Amino acid sequence: MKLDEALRSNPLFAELDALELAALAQRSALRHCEAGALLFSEGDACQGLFIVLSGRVRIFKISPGGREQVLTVEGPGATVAELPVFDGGPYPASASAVEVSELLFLPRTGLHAICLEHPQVALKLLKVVGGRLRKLVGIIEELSFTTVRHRLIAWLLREAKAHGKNTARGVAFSLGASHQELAAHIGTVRELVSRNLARLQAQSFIEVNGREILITDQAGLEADLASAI
Amino acid sequence: MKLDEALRSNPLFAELDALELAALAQRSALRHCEAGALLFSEGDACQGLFIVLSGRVRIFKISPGGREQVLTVEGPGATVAELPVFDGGPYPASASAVEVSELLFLPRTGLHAICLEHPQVALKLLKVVGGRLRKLVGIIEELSFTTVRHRLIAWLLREAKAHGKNTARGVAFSLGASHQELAAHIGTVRELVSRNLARLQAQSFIEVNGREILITDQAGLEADLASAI
DNA sequence: GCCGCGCTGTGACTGAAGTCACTGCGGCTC
DNA sequence: GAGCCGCAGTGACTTCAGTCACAGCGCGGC
Repeated sequence: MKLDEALRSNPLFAELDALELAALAQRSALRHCEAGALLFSEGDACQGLFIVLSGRVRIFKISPGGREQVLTVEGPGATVAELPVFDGGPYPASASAVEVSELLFLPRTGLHAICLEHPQVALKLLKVVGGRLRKLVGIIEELSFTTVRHRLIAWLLREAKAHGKNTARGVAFSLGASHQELAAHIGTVRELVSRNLARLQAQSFIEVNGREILITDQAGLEADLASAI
Repeated sequence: MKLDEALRSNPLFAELDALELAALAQRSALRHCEAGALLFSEGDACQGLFIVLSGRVRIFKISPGGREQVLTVEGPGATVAELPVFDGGPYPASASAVEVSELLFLPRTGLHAICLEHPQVALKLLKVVGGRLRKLVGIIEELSFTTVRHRLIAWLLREAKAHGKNTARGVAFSLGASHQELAAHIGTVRELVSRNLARLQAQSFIEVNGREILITDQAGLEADLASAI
């Protein structure tokens, strides 16, 4: 059975034996999502957690005015919405698929039992949740202390590190998203992304060609980050 | 032994028997903090978690420029720094005592073992950490989508709900802190707190008398919050 | 009492952030 | 090819946030 495999390959459930995996698999459900599809909305009662099998899922808050703030994007192997499973509350944010995605849904009943029988699972979940906390604290730090320019630079540098390719003239990569989406990641609006990119190009830190970015002066960008008190 | 009692009374360890409690107590240490004392700094290696016995502890980030952003304030019975215990990383934020406080320090060695033997403890920790996540998401939402005025109003209403006393003319309470400290809670600077309080008073929503606040038009404040798209 | 210190209130200013409106480009459909 | 639509770029403008400087107040210490 396909679900079985997917569960086994997830490090979270490494401890479970075949029987337990089968029992879990039987209760879980495969869910297919089109790009942009909404998985759940902030405030919905939380029924269980999701495991991303393929594709990517973004977790975000949305303001009454329609602005979005992305909290995280999770890819294959990651879990989504671990926390409310254990405190019974509603989802604190919404989730949607970035691209066509396949998810495994595990109902909260059963997860509890597994954690009690296999404390290692609970510890691993704690680790995952701990990582989320760090990420959120980082977002708060950026929002509270820095400017849009600063956040954009930080984002470019992170992206370059993660997906960039070294070329003769610098590190190149593609914004994998529209300015609108990028703005949602760094907590601002489309126009400011556009303007700030233009300004960074004017200052010869980067070259922009459509959605392709070439960082020509990485040290300069890093210095700019550091200088901003 | 005093530590024993303190541990037993904490819901986290309700499952442990006397022997286990004693073993844990033996390894833990009491720590006394003056008001304002620093417990640990962001980036320090995490050695264990703290349980607040008395007083209050604030967790905060500090910017290179010296501005602070408070993430949470924890009182008696609460734990502080649960997460890094399980992912081994450094503290993501700093902590200091708001007032004279007594804390119990539990080294991470031993906590792991307890979680493995008593999975209930791990589940309770997950619940606590889940609550923290919610709180952080709330802070991000406020920082990303709202203005200082908005955050101040929200803070006043929360405070009124938590500590306010109904009077003939409205709900009264005391800012338990300086404008500086309040600013750190809502992510801004002293001057803006001062100005916005003055403006709310001028608009007859509140009356300010030193650190005493009287909310004379709670409905008005709530409407103001809701109207801000 | 007097001094010093921390907290508060304010005015003036700068710069950042966000909004609105419009243009233009490319791709897609029919 | 005409028209539509989503995305990107930009100018003009408004509002908000943050900084600096300074004055006044209240309180505790000496």
